[in-house]
Amino acid sequence: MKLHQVTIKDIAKILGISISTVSRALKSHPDISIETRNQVKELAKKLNYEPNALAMNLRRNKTNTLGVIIPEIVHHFFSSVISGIEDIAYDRGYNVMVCQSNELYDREVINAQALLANRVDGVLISVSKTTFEFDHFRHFANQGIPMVFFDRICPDVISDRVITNDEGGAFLATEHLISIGCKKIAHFSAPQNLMIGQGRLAGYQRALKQYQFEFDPSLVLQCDTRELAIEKTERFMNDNPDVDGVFAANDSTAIAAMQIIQKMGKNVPDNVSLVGFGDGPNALIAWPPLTTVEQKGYEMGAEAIKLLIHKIENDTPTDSYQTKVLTPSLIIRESTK
Amino acid sequence: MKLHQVTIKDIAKILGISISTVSRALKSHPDISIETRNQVKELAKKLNYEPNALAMNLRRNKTNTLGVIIPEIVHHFFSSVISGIEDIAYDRGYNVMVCQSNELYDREVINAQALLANRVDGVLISVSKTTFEFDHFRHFANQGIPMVFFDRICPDVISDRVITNDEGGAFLATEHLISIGCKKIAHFSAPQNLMIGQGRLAGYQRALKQYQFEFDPSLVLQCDTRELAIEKTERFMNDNPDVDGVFAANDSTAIAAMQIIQKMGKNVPDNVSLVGFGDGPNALIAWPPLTTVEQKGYEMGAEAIKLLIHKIENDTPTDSYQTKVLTPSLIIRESTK
DNA sequence: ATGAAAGCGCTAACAG
DNA sequence: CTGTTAGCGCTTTCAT
Repeated sequence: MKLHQVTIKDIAKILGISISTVSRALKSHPDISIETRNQVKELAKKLNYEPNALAMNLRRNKTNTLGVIIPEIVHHFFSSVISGIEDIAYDRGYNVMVCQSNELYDREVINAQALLANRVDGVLISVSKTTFEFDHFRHFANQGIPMVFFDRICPDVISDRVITNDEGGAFLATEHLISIGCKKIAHFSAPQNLMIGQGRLAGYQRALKQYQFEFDPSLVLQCDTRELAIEKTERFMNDNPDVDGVFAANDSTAIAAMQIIQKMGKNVPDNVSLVGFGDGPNALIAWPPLTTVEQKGYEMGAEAIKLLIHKIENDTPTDSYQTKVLTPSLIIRESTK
Repeated sequence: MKLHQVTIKDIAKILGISISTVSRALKSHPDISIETRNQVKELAKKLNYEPNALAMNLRRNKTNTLGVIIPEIVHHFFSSVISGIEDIAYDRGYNVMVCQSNELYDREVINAQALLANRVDGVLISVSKTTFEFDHFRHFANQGIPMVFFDRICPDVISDRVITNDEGGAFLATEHLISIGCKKIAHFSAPQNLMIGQGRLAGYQRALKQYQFEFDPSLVLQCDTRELAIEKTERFMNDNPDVDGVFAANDSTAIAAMQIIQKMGKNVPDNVSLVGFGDGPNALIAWPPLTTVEQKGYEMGAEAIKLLIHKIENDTPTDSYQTKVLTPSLIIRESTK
C-alpha cells in the first residue's frame, strides 16, 4: 500500500511554522531566515520528504513532462531516437512518457489522449504505418501543446519537423548501384502513405532518370520488413532474374533479401549488389557487411527534442515552424561491387 | 503557449449547473438524469474537454503511471522488455515513464527521484552496471511504492523479481560445447557485480565440473560488449591458441568475437565453436547463424509488469515477495559443430 | 521574516 | 436528482 507521503504540511506542523514558510524555505527564498531554512531542510531530509510533482504541476499548469509517440521501440532506429530524446530531456530537466502505437491507428489515438490528459508540455511523434487520419494530433495544436514530428512526419499537420533527406539518401544509394555497373535495379519500398516511403522511392527514380535508366514499376516491390522480404524475395528474383542491384528501404529488408538471394545460389555482390537504409548494427554483422545509407537516429531524437523544448520555453509565434533536415551519407561496404 | 484548457467548471458555467453535477454526468453516475448527462457529454465533446489527470491523480493519490528504470534502450533485449511492459500497461490502463540510466549510477539516482516526485504507482527496475549502492531504490519501499526488479536484479533489496535462469542457460550452452567435442572452452563474461554475470559464469563452471573439465580462470575473459570483444579477442586467442569453444555472456560479444576469430583465419565452427546468450535478431543475421541461449525479453517485461500491477491492485502483505524465473532454452544453429 | 488565504481541477461526503 | 463544501499538496499574492 502506498504509505502516507510526507508533505510540507507535516513539516510545518512539527516545526510549528506555516506551510508557506516551509515552501519558501525549501526553495531557499531570500525572505526566509537562514536558521529556519536550515531547520526545514534538515527535517525534510530526515523525513525523506519528496516534493509532490502532481501538486506543483497542477498549480503551475506545467508538467515538465514530454510525450513521445513512436511506432515500435524494438527497432534499432527508433530506440536510438528515444535514446537521443531521453538524454537531452534528462539534461534539461524534463521527464519523458514513451508510448508505442505498435503501428496501430487506434492505439495512437489512445496514446494521444493519455498524453493530453496528463498535460504533457509537448509531444514528439513518429506516425504509425496505418494512420491515415490526423485529428488526434490536431488536438494537441488546439490545446496549444507544441508538437514535433520526426522521421515519419505528417504532411497534413503543420508543425515542426525533423526528417532525414530520404530522397537524397535514396538517390545516393541508387546512384552508387548504377556507378558500379548494375543494369537492372530493383527497389524494395516502404508504404507509400508514409513520406519516407515516397521520398525513398522518389530518390530511386531520380537517380534512374538522371542516368537514363528507364523506370520500370514492376521493379518496385512493396516490401519493408524482414518477414516480407523472406516471403517475397525468391519469387521476385525468379520473376526478374536479371536484377543485379537492389536498393531496399531499410537494412533489415536488405539483409533478409540478401540472405534469400544467397540461398538461391547467387553471390553477393558478384551477381547481385544490395544497399540498405538505416545503418543499424546489423549492417556490420551481416555477411557481406551491408552498404547502406546512414541515418542518425540518436541525432534525430536529440534535434527533435531540442526543437520541442525551444518551442515550449520560448513563446515563439504559433505560426512559425521549422523543418530540420538531416543529410544522410552513403556507407560503402562489401554488399556492393 | 499552452492555451486555456476546458475544465468542468467551464462546462458547469455554460450549462448553469454545478460542477459536481458535471463531474458526475461525465462518469455516468446513476444519480444524474439522462438529459443532463447527455447535455454535459455533448458540450464536453464540443469543447474538446479533456479531463485533467493531474487533478484527478492528486485527489486520488494514484497516478496510474508506472516508472521504468533501464540501463540502455538501444539494446534489443531491453527494448523488447519495454515493449512487453508497454503492451500490458496499455491493456490495463497504465501509463509508463521510461528512464534510462545509461549504465550510470548518478543518473539512476536522479531517475528514481523523478519517479518518486511524480508519484508513480510502482516501478520496474533493471540495475545499471555501475551501481553498487542501493538506497535510492529503498526509498520506493519506504514510501510503500512496489518495485519489481527484472534481469539485472539487486540482491540487497528485497522485492519481487523476474529473472532468467542464467545459470541454467549458461550450463546448457557450455554443456553443448562439451557435447560437440570442444576440449578447451573459454567464457567471455559479464561484470561480476551483476547477478547475471555471476549466474552465467556459475553455469559455465558447473558444466565444466560435471563433465570433469578443469576450471581454468585464465580462460574467463571479462568482456561483454562488441567493442570489448573487438579489442580483446585477438590477443586472447593468441594467448590461448587451442581454445576451440567460446561461450559469451551475450550475442553481440559472441558475434564480434566470431568475426575477429574468422578474420584471424580460423573457421567457425570447424576450428572454433561459439555460443551466445540472448537470441536477438543479430543471431540470425550473423554468419554462420549463432547458436545461442534464448532469452525472452518481451515476456520478461510482460511478467514483470503483471507482477507489479498485481501488487498495486491487491493489497498483498508487504512482506510477501515472489521471484519469477524464466527458463531459457538453447537454440542450436551453425556457429557450433 | 512569517502567516493567512485563495486557487490549480477534480471528487466525494453530506445535505437537501 | 442536484448543489455545497472540503480537501488533495503546493505556490503565491497580500497582509502583518
